[in-house]
Amino acid sequence: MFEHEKELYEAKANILKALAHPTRLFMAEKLLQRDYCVCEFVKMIDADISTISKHLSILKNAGIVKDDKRGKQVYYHLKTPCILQFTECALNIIESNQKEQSKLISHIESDMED
Amino acid sequence: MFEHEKELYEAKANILKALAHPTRLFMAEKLLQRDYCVCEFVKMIDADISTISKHLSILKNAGIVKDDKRGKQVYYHLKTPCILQFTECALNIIESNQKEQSKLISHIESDMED
DNA sequence: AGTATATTTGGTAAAATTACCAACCATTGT
DNA sequence: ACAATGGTTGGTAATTTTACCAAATATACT
Repeated sequence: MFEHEKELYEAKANILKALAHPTRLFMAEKLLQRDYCVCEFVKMIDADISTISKHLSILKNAGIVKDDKRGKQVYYHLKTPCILQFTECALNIIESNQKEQSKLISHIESDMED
Repeated sequence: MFEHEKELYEAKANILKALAHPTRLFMAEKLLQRDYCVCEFVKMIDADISTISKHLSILKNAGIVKDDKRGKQVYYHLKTPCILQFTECALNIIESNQKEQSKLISHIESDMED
């Protein structure tokens, strides 16, 4: 792995890392619909305002969202909706994992019968 | 955010988390081409075998790859190539971030002139 | 100016991630 | 049976992430 290659993988991994948190993923997906301000997210998510604000700044630093001050409020906007296209494939993986899980459990159960 | 919703976001975030590391991303992308064994990755990546093995097991636990023992070697196979489709969008984000960066720098430079 | 509302920032403790080494297990070849 | 090769697992230290509280900032309203 060459140096410039490594840097690119780091950059790509950083974008994934920014999205790889339930709260941040939730907010990013919400932003597919429309812009939201911090105070709206506060109503939806059970966490401290400061926590939510920091999560948003992580998304912002990754270049996924941008902020936009409107009066007292700060609205967040999804710059690149395409980054959430992974969802469909992720659901396939989750489903497949659940099937594997239940297969495993039934194997264990049949082993118990002996 | 409801409980079952929360679980789904956690599951999706876990898949992203598994991919959100330069080494794991590199390996996953390599596996788009063909199956690779651990010893092949060891030659490509500057890290301990045990580190590489653990990274692969993280991808495996997330359900992204599966392993397949062939003689002394363990080959890894990409189960769901679609999960790497985010790359194209990620490159757009990276490019856009770089542009913002250079814009910022030129602003700072012109401020220095005053 | 002073208050209320909206948000960010700094500090800090707890938890998770990462990487390496050493030890272990599995398979092949002698 | 023994050595060699390929890989995983356990332990541990360093780093990063996360969440909260408290304090600071910014805007609108009185």
